[in-house]
Amino acid sequence: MAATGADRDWTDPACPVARTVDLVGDRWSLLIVRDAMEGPTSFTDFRRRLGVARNILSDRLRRLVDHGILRTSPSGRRHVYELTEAGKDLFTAIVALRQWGERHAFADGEPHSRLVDTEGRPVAELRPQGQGGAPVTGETTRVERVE
Amino acid sequence: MAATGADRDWTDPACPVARTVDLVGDRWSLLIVRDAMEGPTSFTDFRRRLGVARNILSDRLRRLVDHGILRTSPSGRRHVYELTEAGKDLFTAIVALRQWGERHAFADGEPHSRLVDTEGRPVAELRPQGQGGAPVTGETTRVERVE
DNA sequence: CCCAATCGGTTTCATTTTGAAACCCCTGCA
DNA sequence: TGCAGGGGTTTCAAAATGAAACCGATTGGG
Repeated sequence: MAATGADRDWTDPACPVARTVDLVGDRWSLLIVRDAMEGPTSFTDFRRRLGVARNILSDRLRRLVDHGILRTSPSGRRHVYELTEAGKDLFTAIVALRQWGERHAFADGEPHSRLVDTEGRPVAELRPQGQGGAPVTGETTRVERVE
Repeated sequence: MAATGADRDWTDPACPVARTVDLVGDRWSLLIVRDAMEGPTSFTDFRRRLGVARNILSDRLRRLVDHGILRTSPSGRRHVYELTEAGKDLFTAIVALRQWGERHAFADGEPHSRLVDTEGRPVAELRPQGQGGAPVTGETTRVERVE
């Protein structure tokens, strides 16, 4: 479910990139979602993995729940956060950020974690394509602005 | 060229997602890169399109240049910023964020800008795949941590 | 049953970041 | 020569962040 904009003040209301950045483009939200990809996660698990301050984590979890990206599991006494469908759908964006980081944010030979499938093989590199299947880049595309 | 880490204090040094977020995961950097995708852009063009404060824009442009994502064009009196290869390579990540926004950050029927190829056809949806070509999701992948 | 530990926070307060506005220098040009 | 941009920096107030203390509800052990 999308926020309607009545309660928000978007940086650039017509741009999907800007809206996404408004929703998850801070220091912690995407890392919270990244960790939640591994399964239901408790408050203290997030704390331990991320080292984020309690009040900030509390606030981010609340925001992510409000935006329909996380939900808190009703079952279980030690209640946990898990991704909604919208949250799981951030997988592609996180993979894209991961792949860029692998290519450009590490020195040659510097080790880093990898994303692999159930057989342990690395995930293929994402490649934007046109409807016909031909690769596209920033140079061969344009943003059609809406009036 | 990648930052080596000597001058930085990464949130999660081994995670490419976290490093990418450290580099461009603030309120403005990705939007600056998004705009730069359309071609060389001047300081005041960024200002006009983004409405960002001068000092913040100044700081972000410097950071992006330092990180090898933008360079300032040597030619031209009215000097401009343009993407390096590493900057252009953020295209995929921006497309992924855009597509998530299109799916989840707009109410039904609410208009938004679109990314189209040179023939005006929308770009196809990104879909992570294993090496064999089979689709993968957060549930069918795992992060192989590095020791 | 009572005590202590753990979980999941909130509150408080200092530090950092952000943003608006004023100011500044340089270049082109009328 | 003067003045209108462009491309910033400086200053200062406001907002976000983070560390630490605090707190109530569970839970597990003696």
